[in-house]
Amino acid sequence: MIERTHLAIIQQVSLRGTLTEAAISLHLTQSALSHAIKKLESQLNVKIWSKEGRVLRLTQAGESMLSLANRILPQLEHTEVLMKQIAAGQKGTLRIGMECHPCYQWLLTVVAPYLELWSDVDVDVKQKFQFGGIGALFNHDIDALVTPDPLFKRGLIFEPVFDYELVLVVNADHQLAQQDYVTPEDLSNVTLITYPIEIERLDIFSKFMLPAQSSPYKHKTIETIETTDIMLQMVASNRGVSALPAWLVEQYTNALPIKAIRLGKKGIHKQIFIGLREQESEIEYVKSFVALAKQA
Amino acid sequence: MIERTHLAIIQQVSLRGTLTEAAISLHLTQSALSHAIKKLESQLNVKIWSKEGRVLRLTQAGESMLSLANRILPQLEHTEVLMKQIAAGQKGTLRIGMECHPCYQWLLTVVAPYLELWSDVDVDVKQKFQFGGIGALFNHDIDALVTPDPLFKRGLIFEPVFDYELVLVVNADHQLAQQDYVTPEDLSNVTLITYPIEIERLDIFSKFMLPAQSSPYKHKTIETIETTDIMLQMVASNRGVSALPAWLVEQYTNALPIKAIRLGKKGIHKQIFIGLREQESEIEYVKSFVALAKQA
DNA sequence: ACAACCTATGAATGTAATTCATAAAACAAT
DNA sequence: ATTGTTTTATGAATTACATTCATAGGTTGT
Repeated sequence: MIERTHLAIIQQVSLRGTLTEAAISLHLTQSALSHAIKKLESQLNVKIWSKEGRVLRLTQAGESMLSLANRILPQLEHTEVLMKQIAAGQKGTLRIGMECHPCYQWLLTVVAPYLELWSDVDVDVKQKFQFGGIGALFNHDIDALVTPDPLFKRGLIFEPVFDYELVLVVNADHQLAQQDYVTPEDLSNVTLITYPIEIERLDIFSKFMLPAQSSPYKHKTIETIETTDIMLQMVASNRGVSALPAWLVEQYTNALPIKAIRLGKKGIHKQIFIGLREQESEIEYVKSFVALAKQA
Repeated sequence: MIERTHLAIIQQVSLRGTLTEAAISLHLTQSALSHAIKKLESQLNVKIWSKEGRVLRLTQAGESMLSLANRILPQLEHTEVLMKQIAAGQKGTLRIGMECHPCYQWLLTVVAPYLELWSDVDVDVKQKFQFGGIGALFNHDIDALVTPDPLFKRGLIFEPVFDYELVLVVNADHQLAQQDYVTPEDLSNVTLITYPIEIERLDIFSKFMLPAQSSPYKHKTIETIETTDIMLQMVASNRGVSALPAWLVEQYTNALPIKAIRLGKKGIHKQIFIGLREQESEIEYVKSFVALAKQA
């Protein structure tokens, strides 16, 4: 029988490297872990790791168990947190996943009133997912996903929450600043500043440059995630141009010497969705979040 | 600490209704379960169920734990099976999910040589998924998904394995049998026989009738899943018409008085994909399955 | 009211996890 | 090579915990 402790041991050993350290982090003795694993091995009749010198290398079987541990343990831990919250009279935690960088600013405007309204609900925002936002939703790593790419599949529900236009931000004195709109070719001799994510997920590339087989003179990424401000500062000081939601740029046009220009004749129009697990979509404090998001 | 036994108890109780029956199925006494749950409740400081008369009704907290149990226990059980297989010198099990009914016949032609080639790999085919095929793949309920709807997301890989044309099957003496192709309107006075799945997932509706805002005179579904034969028998005896892959119909045109007709001038062309988890896509016996599928 | 079900619970029991105290092996430095 | 340090492995003792037993206390239906 694979028990929770076995998985915890395997996880900690692969994390810390040695049985001894794993034992410390689990508040047990090295001997306990050694015995526990030995027993499991003889029950299942497989070796979990082999000793190469003094390092423990996971076997095929061990890898399977580690993968199981990484999938299961977070869920157990989260349920325990949930129980604590229920015990404390709270509703629970709404874990929001973000797959849309500029949305961060927008999300803040939704979360603030939400926290007011639901004082007994915690909010937790996550931005990194091993298997993408959809995977995180299926795995119960998050409860709601803010994304521009909905996925209408059984078990999941996606609701559109807001529309915006993606625009090019340039310095007010930039050569392009006078134009009504820019073409993909216009960008071939500028430095483009973006969030540090894959090119396929950057709309300015996937929906504008790539279809026209154009590419910018130079591509710079900003390392930190929350700092849309920094990107705009860079644009303001003429280090390059960037692509951001129109509503976001508007907030800065008074403070900084920047200008928003339409991308292409018709502009690039985007929609943001919130994805939920169908089961949970009727829970009051979940529904309320989506409702607030639609208003914002 | 939520342990595996706790989850097993909660699952069995919600399945069988009473503690006593759950105890029997777990080879324990009723007393053991009562004590175990009592302890958990006092540790977490939440009630798991409340007694309404003699039935146990899960509380909010209990529901969370049940959901956790249903997600986690199958994964533990599967890993144990895997361990047994590894212990026995086997490679493991390839659990194939199917989201494409007519593909069943085709899959058989792939599985047969695969079993020959990989005598130390078991194959398991599943067709029902609580959260859809994609969900099953993310949840590790299956290892490969046969589907017409690929989903290019991080963590998953989809490979096209074969193309086919969807055709209308009619009785050889049917009024439509003489036509080179049929229009959506042609179908408005026939009985259409399909697999028992949602209309949105039936291509004959979603790609042919619905865009033309047409609908059949009558819509009949066949209850059992594997029986494409039955559907063709129905067509052969003039009880209605159906939509199936061309290659499948061809196999029966000699034996039965049926005829395949193109749907629309250009026909409906479909592609079938196999989806895998990225992590596992490099495992030899998994790769080999996709390779064989491409050949078939 | 009684039989036939349930669940709850305290005390006794038995089992299994954990520690303790070493041994044995691997590595680094002298 | 030798020594000191750091690791895992293991048998025996100990402790903690799960489980059972025996029984009381509910609920339901006849």
